[in-house]
Amino acid sequence: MTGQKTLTRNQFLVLGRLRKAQKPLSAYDILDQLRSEGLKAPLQIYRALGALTSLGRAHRLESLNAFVACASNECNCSGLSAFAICDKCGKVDEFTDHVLGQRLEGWADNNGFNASHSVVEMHGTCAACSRS
Amino acid sequence: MTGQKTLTRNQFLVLGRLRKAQKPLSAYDILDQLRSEGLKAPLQIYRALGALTSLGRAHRLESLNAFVACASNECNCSGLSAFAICDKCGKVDEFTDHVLGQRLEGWADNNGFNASHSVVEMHGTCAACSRS
DNA sequence: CCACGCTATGTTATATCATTACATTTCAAG
DNA sequence: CTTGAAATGTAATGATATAACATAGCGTGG
Repeated sequence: MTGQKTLTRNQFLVLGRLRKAQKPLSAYDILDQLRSEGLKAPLQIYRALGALTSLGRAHRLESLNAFVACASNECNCSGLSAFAICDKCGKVDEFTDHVLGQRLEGWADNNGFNASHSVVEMHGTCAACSRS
Repeated sequence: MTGQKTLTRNQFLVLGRLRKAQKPLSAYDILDQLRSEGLKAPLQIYRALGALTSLGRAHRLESLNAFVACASNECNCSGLSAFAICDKCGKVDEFTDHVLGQRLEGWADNNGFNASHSVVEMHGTCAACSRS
């Protein structure tokens, strides 16, 4: 259960920045942070992000065009990840709900749809921001 | 129950193209189709799309950066719309599942999250494409 | 060893998606 | 009328993402 694949240098740098950030980062945010490490081109970031998301170590937030580190550090996050995104402070909570996955699977089964990946992103205001 | 707000010319043209299309269209796809009607700038399309999505007459597919007409023609689609997107042929099925909405609401209630809008998009292969 | 193939990398250019800023028009309420 | 809110037009720019091609590192089997 320890299958932590070794990351390449670029993947390691990118994941490091995602972990450090308290908010989702765009590819260009990451690039700006990594110019000091010698990275120069968007594609270097996008390639690392592609690998990290394939490995389940990072997730893409489709409704933000941005990326976050997987909340479960050793994520082999099989199963569906859902996200609650605060539109005020940018905070993102990742969670899983088995029933959610079942409902999507259920629709797929009933309709002959062969699902490969799902996106579940809830927008709104987080508890802290709601209080203020 | 007939609250069909009158659309402006641009909104009418854009919605017409979305309805006619068998696939989701990007804003620029729509623009290309409407140059013959005198539309020239992306913003004209984005403004119409913004109004149509606010009215619930169209939906934005976040994972495609594209738009579809609402499946329910008189959509006041209260409640959550979910989408099954075929990555082979581009076909999109819109559906609703009350339980899906309940689960998201449930998480929000338990976590003090005040949800305003949710994105549920399933990717995969549709029944027709799976057979071939 | 070393040649081959695979993966990762680097670099430039370009494609695609979306908004800012400001001027103008439309049209219905006063 | 006229005036103010909503819609529209236009140009410029910003933000996100990929294509195409060249190079470098590395493990494996001949």
